[in-house]
Amino acid sequence: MSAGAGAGGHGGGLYGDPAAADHFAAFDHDDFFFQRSPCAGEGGGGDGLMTPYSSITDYLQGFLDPAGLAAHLDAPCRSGDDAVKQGMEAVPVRLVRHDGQAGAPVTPNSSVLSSSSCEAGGADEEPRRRRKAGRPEEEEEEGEQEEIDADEGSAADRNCKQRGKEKKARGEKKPREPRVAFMTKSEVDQLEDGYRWRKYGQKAVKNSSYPRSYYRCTAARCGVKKRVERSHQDPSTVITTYEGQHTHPSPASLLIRGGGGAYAAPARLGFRSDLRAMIDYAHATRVTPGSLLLPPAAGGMLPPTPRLLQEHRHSSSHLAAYGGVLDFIPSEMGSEHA
DNA sequence: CGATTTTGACCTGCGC
DNA sequence: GCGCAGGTCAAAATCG
Repeated sequence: MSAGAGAGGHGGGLYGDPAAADHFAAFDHDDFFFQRSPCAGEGGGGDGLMTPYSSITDYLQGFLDPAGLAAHLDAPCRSGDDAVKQGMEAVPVRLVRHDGQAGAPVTPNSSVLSSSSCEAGGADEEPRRRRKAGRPEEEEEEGEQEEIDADEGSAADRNCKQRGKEKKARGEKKPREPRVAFMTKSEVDQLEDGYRWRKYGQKAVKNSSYPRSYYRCTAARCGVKKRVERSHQDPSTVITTYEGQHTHPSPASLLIRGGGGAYAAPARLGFRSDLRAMIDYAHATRVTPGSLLLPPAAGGMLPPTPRLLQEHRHSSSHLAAYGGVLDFIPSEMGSEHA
């Protein structure tokens, strides 16, 4: 395996972040979660549901509607609120907004993917500048390694590195891959989501007795990562955070939906494929709104209802852009459905 | 024997 | 500048 990149730590992790943790704790109440749904499948009515959607998939699908999404994202994403700001910093704004400021369109195979192939995939293949002792041959050449790499690498590789250098020279931060996070009640850490993952790290998390595990999609050229950790607030809850976009379909999703239906829809839409991770997850794990927990702004997300968006569209303290999707304060959801 | 996991070291960004 | 914490690497160990 080639060495990875310097995706390097970007620090300020979502859940480890003190501000985020505070935000998290603030909504760690029972009414924070959806009520349990008696419905078993996607088509189930769900008497106990707090949403007008029959399933989480429908919920997500509704959010994927281009017109609806555009309307949703028309809501101002002010970053004045500190708590909101913390969350927003996890994702490049250009992925969130559809008001033109984003620049390039967000499609699975265009700007986002091509850039991510450098940042999440391609860059991942870039050798680290310095490794442990015991690899003296690299140590010796290290001084010139960067230039050598640039000379020997592919044109794309070179472009990536060049851009990286230029950005660094300009003091630009490397844009972060869009993230989506789920909180799920589960006794097992590794939830089956239809993809194959390889664990590449585990770290103890500050203020938590549970470690955080890092996984990478095993598919070739797929730079998607995910982090899995247990909530220290509620150990029965597993927080799974996906980062990046799969460059291949989820076998499980294709099996479940026969390659069509709700799964294929977002692919056809050709944008916001970060949400596909949610769709994949929802399908692969057959989650329903009853089993998918509504996470806080600091860590997770769930698409808001149009009504909520309408009500809170001017309140950045209630809406936060995160992972390319809007999320909102759980208590608001509770009152919405009370 | 290849794939995956474990684990300590290392890198990087950020706050003080 | 320094220390901390998050994120990643990669050798070694383990698994199937």
